[in-house]
Formats: sequence, C-alpha cells, structure tokens
Amino acid sequence: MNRERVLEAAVTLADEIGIDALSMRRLAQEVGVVPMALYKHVADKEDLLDGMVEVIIREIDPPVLDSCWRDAIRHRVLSARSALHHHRWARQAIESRSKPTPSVLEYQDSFAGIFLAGGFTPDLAHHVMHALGGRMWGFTQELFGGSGNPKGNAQPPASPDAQAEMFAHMARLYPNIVTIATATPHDDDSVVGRGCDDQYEFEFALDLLLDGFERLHRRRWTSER
Amino acid sequence: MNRERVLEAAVTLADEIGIDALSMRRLAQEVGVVPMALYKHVADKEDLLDGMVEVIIREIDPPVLDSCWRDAIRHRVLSARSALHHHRWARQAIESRSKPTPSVLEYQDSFAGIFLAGGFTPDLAHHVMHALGGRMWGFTQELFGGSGNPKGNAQPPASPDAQAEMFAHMARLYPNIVTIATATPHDDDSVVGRGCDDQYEFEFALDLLLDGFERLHRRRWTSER
DNA sequence: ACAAAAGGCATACGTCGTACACCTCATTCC
DNA sequence: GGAATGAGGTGTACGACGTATGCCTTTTGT
Repeated sequence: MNRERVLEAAVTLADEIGIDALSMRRLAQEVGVVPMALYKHVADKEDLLDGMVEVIIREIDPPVLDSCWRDAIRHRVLSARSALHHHRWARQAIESRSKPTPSVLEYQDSFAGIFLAGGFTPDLAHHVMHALGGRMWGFTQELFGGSGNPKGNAQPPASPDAQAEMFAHMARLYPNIVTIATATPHDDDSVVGRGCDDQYEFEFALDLLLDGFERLHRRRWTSER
Repeated sequence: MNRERVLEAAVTLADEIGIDALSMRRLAQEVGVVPMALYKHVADKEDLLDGMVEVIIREIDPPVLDSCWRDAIRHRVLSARSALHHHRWARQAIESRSKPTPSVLEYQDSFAGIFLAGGFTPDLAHHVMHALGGRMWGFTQELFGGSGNPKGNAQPPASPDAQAEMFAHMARLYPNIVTIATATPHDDDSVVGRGCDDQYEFEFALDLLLDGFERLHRRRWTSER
C-alpha cells in the first residue's frame, strides 16, 4: 500500500460518490484501513487532492509536436476534455487548488511551448493563454455544474401538465432565456445557465478563440504597452 | 434583525475572512446571536450563499438599453467585474451554487435580451452566451485563484539570492512559462497559472470574443444542425 | 385579553480533518 | 544473532462544523 494506490482508490471513489462526499474516513474505509493510516502516504487532504489532479493529468495525451500550433493546441485541449469528462469531479478539484503543483505547471508549460514553437511572440502567447483560461483544461466555465456533486436531488419527472405550467412560468419570467434555450437542442433538458457544456458548444467557443488567435498572430499583434 | 441584515453581515464578514472561513457559527457570533438563531432567517447554509450571491448581483449596474448590443454587453460585463472585484469570494460562491436562483436567471435573461435585441438569432445568441461563459460574470477562469481564501500562507519575501535561485530553478523546469511570464509585466509577481486576471488580460479576451461574435453576426452564421 | 406566530436560545448528534502516542514488524548494522 | 531503526498501521481524542429538536420570550393580529 503506497501513495499511488491511495490516489488511485481516491480517484475511483470520487468517480462513484463525487468529490464532496469524498472524506478521508470514507476513503480509508474503502481501502480497508483506519483513517489515520492514510496520513503515512499523504500529507493532508489538500495533498490528496493535488495527487488526484496529478493522476488526471497523466491521462491527458502528450503534446503532438509535428503539426501546426493550432492543431496541436486543439488536440491537446480536446484530449484534456475527454480525460476530465471521465472524472466529473476533476474540474472542481482543479479549480479548488490554491497553488499549482509541478505537474500542473508542466502541463501549462507544454501549452506555452506549443504557442512559442508556432512562432507566437511571448507577449501574444501570454495573452492567448489567458484568453483560453479554463478551456486549456477542456472545460467551459460551467455555472451550476453539479460536477462531481451527484446529490440525490433529481426530482421525479413530474406530470406533463405540471411540466407545461412550469414552462409557461419560465417563459413569463425569463422570456429571453427560454427563447434561446428552445432554439437549440441540448443533451439534457436544461436551460442556459445550468451546466450544459455540450461538446458542440465547447468546440464552438474553442474555435472562435483559435480563429481570433490566428488573426492576431498573422497581423503581428502586440500589446504595445 | 431580518434576512437582509444577516446577508449583509455575511457579505462583509466574507470580505474580511474569506468564504472558506465563513461558518454559520462565526457569522452568528458576528451578528451577536446564537448559531441556531440564523436558521430563522435562512433555510440552511446553501440558502445563505444563494442570498449572498443575490446581494452581489444587486450591485451590478442594470443593463443599458439605448446603445448597440456590443457596448451594452461590454458595459454590463465590466460592471459585473467591478462588483465582483470588491468581493473576492464571489466568484467561488457563484460557481459553487448547484441551482440557479431567480435573480441569477434574471441576470442571465437580461444578457440574452441584449443579444436578441441586437438582432442575434436565438441560435447564435445561445452559442455566444456559452462562449462567454463565466466572463458574463466578469471573471476569467482563474486557476489557483486563492479568491476569498486569504490564508496566512504568504511566506516572507525571501532573500534576493534565494529568489534568484528560485527563478533559475523555474526557468530550468518550465522555460516556456518563464519566457511568457517575463514578457509582460503583472500586477503581482506571479507566473501564468496563478490567478493573474488583470484587467488588461480580461478585456483582451472579452474583446477577442466580441470581435468573433460580431463577425459571425454579420455573416449571418447559423449552426446548421 | 388572548391565541398565535415569530424569533432567539440551549442542548445534542453525527461528521469532518487531523494531532499525538503507541504498537508491530521488517530491515539494517555491529 | 541480537539490538537499533524506522516505516507503516492503530486507537483515542479534540475542536470545528452544519443543523434537528424543543423550549422560551416577545411581538402581533383579532
């Protein structure tokens, strides 16, 4: 029983019960050990979460170097996305860290490297990485995600007429949201605002940004401070 | 002593000690009351946080309707940004909510309204709101923000030579990050990845997106599903 | 005047992270 | 071979946390 086994168990347990329900005690029970035993392999819970993030990062494809920067970035981002998609709690975990671990820095460094190798000035590379923001990790800013928070509060489907009244109610209060939400089909039955980070939406935003980057890059944009 | 006073006290207390350190007990002590007394005005802690978010939203300027969509969006976003800037914990609080409250929906609805009034199709409006993501609230996805988490872990400035060695160490491990980070001055002494969401960076990304929206809008983009 | 509601209080339970002391081995060194 | 060492598992305990429950006091509506 070493650190790696603990982290692995933590990851699969978080997959099952969500990151909020993951406690040291629950994890200890899962690996068949007394809670305090975990502290021989992990400094504290923060360290545990750092380790879990590390595990996720290892699942992301390494950068491909033999293609143009745009393809390389796009591939890497979508690979990160698919890795995080298998661990719904990962987004929250990554964002909750207060200090970047070495593996996180390494990940970001590889991104910077792709831009620089593609001929971006450090200045522009800096700004575009900011603009990418969390999309670098494969997720849009999902407000009200419920990621890794699978509480049992999924209310029963409700009767059709109650549903209809609910819809009318929404349309009265938030006409624009309803207009927009009904314009495009969604994976789930949510409206804008609930975490509907569809693949299509994600790639839409990603490509919009990449287009912008390309344009700036071509016209030799500089921040002229 | 009503709900409003409780929320107000919670907001100012969170401003002081951060959102993580804000507990029901600590808040009760602050308003000079026993912990359980709070539950007469607030259903539970979730409800408290919802209420705090509501308070913040009220600080955001109402939408300006007599200008083009682009100015209206830009103004609203920057107003939200400045409101959230005064309450560093707000970002985390907003993102931690699992269900949108009415005031949050109203806020998002007003955004949708601006796009629709500007002639966007519901389809395009939908996608651009996704692309905006959290920037709608005035923040970039800040990884490792420490927002509202002002722990006392700010180590002393360290000696200049130790600092130099640290820098050399970083440059060896993460050459690209260091290249990029030193290309542009920052408010704080952080590198890319630590929450350096400068105003300039934010507006850079925002305008990049708005440019993209404008282009799509002009060429009558559709998702052609 | 009196019932009812609203609002504050005291106690208590279960959960959490983790400090601390102890124990039990396997390994290492003479 | 026997003692020292140290890594790894254990047991107990502490102080936080959110909050259920029940009681009491004060205000309010009739």
